[in-house]
Amino acid sequence: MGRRKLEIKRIEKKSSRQVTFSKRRNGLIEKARQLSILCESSVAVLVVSASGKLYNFSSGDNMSNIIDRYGTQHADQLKALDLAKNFRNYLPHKELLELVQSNLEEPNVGNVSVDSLISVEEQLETALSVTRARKTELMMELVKTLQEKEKLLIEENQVLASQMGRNTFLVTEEERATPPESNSGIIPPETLSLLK
Amino acid sequence: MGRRKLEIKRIEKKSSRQVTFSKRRNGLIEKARQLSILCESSVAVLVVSASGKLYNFSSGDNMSNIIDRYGTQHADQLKALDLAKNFRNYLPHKELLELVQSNLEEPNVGNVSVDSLISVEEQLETALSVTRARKTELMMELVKTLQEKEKLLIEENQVLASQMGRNTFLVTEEERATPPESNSGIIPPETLSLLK
DNA sequence: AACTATTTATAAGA
DNA sequence: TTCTTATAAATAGTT
Repeated sequence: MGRRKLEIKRIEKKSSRQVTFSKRRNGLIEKARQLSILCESSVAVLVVSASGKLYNFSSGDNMSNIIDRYGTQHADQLKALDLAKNFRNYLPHKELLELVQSNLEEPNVGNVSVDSLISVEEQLETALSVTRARKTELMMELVKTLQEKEKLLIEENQVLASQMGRNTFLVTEEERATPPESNSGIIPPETLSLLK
Repeated sequence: MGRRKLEIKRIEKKSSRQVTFSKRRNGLIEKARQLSILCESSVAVLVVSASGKLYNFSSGDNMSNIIDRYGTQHADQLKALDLAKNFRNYLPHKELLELVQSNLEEPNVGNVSVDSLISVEEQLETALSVTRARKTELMMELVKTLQEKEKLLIEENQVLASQMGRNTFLVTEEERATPPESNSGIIPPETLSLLK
């Protein structure tokens, strides 16, 4: 659709290629927008130019959710992205609770009920996953803070002791020899690595 | 481009909407393919119909790479990915993996497969639950140990300081006033209760 | 699924 | 780049 019929193969002339890229990219995104609105669907378009620049568009739903939908059908390929979704735009907990409530109150019939329950299940699993991640994050922060505090106290202790010119300690030399960032022997090394 | 000009708004008639969805979806994907070839770029299109069915297309590069490219430009979402990795590293027990493997390798038919998958699901959930509990237990133990150590060090410091007959500290009085079993202000009370 | 009257997109030119 | 315009291509409504 232009002055001449254009063969679908790489446009050799660089300037033409760039102009066409810009025009057709806009055209593609406009078509995506229209499809989304006309047919109440969600559409995502990602374009990476030859120079590596990314152009993206989404309509009907946000990009993350649309990519997630892809991810759930290609779990093995996209586990990382799939998990990352947990931190994106899902329902706030309050809305989630209301959703569960409404589903428990009106046990619908047939597929409608099953479909909505599948959706609720997915939302709940996401919320659970987010909560778990946050929990671990907070615990790790707490551990780190305590370890730093310990290190500071040990330094203070050593200064005080040296100022007194003697070696009387409540904490034994053996304990002191353990660097504060060590794991106190409670957690096996292979497990500790998982926590980090 | 049709018999009449079409306003870009939801098509009310269901049959028309479905036909248009199919036509325009194909059109969009064809445009994506052309753009990719003409301008040597990578293009991904994801379409989710109102009924939730996913249609996807990619050209120039595979879908995962294109989505990755999107991810790299949204750092806040990728940060979460790092955290998510912590959880992926929990290897289920060897036997469990073998069990899953055998179930994936022989896609049985009918209820037999469903029944065995239900069994596998239950076993996996149990293993997951045990692993999570153990992780939290270990982290809580580590925190407790660190807090006790801190308490001991503070006491030692106080003894040393009083023996020296003066009040020179590296840790401020304010910090010292915080009881070692407190939660350092990092975790809000309502969240802390969830961790226990 | 085809058809086809129209609209829309766009290639080349300015 | 942006606009113009001749033409190709897509597609809405029909069969």
